Amino acid sequence: MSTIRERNKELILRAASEEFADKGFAATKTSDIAAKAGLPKPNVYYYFKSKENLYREVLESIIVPILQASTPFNPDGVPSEVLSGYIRSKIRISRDLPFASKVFASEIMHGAPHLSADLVEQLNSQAKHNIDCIQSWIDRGQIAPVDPNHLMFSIWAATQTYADFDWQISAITGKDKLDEADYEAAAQTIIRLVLKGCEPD
Amino acid sequence: MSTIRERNKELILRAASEEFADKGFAATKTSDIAAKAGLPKPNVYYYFKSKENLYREVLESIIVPILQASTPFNPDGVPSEVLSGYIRSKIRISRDLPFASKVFASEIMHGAPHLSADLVEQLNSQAKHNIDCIQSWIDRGQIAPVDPNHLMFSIWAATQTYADFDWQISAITGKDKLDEADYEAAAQTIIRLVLKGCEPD
DNA sequence: GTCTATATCCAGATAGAC
DNA sequence: GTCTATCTGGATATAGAC
Repeated sequence: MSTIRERNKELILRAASEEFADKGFAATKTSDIAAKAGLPKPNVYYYFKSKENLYREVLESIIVPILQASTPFNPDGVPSEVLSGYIRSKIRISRDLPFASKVFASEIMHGAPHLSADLVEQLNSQAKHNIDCIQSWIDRGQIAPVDPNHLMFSIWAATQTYADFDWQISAITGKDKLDEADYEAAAQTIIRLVLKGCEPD
Repeated sequence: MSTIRERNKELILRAASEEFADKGFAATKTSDIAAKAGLPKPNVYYYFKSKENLYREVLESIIVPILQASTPFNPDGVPSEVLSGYIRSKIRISRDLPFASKVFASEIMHGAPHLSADLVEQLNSQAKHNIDCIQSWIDRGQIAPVDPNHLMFSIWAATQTYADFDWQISAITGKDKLDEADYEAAAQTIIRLVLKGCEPD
């Protein structure tokens, strides 16, 4: 079990996520990935066979965290706790895995051309499950009758944006990089919007 | 004033926005744009000089609508009216100009490599202006002390998502295409979240 | 103004020496 | 396992006939 192998694969994966996040699949050059990893280009092919394969590894690395973030959703959970937990998880993903997160968003935006139909199906059914859960809270009068689909889309978009538009957000807030307190403030703001929006009139 | 020229440019621009929105700049082939426009490829170069030029025309076509959507922001305006107006304008842009809107989001996401520094500056200062406006409402006690930056990002993300993730939203809601009523429901849901979130506790 | 045929370039991928 | 040198395909862009 060569430790060099693991180390190099890791170097390449890290460099690849940054490059793919920055430029997108088509505009990324494997030579740039190799350069950023500090390795010659053929090594990239030696370890990952093709650019496409490498991209898929980056892309799929984010799926498990994304699916796990939805685990709190459960009709018998307390709505305010489930929703805040979900928002915090999604913000944490944007903060801790910004590159893969961005690659994921870009992939979905362009019709998921590199994602297996199976994974797309899992993501969609997870989303539907969450929406059904919100609907059941509405049916039982636990939250106001907001549109559960649009509520879910807003939460998804608001949390995802901290990965996708990070440099833009930094430019507007005048910070070089968002720090812990910024992510906390973001989470609190989104939680406030969602929870107050779900309160009865 | 050849009317053929105008017609062909229009055909190419329309085809280009769809292709660029669908695949992104790098992955789009000018031959596909030409095919979709029903014209031979050299015509694309004849009218637009380069793929990059054509892309910039599509991209810049969305800037004016985006900037205009912010015009209601004004410290002396009524917060609830300004915010709802802005949300409705942004949703309308996502609905009426879905392709250019998506091209714009993808461009910003990847660091605006094709957008002039001047336009980037205009967009940023517009955003800062909006945020300052929200802050002045807070200072005067007209709305609750939410974080104006994060409020603005949430609104931007939630409205933009209807252009960026349209097919995904359709897949989850089970509709082939979002109709007028869906956009109206989206606007109302986002307006509810924002206005209730801005109410004092 | 239009379009066929072609030049040019560049990035993905690999052969083969070490 | 590693990397230099090279092949090859395909996409942008254009020359030049009509």
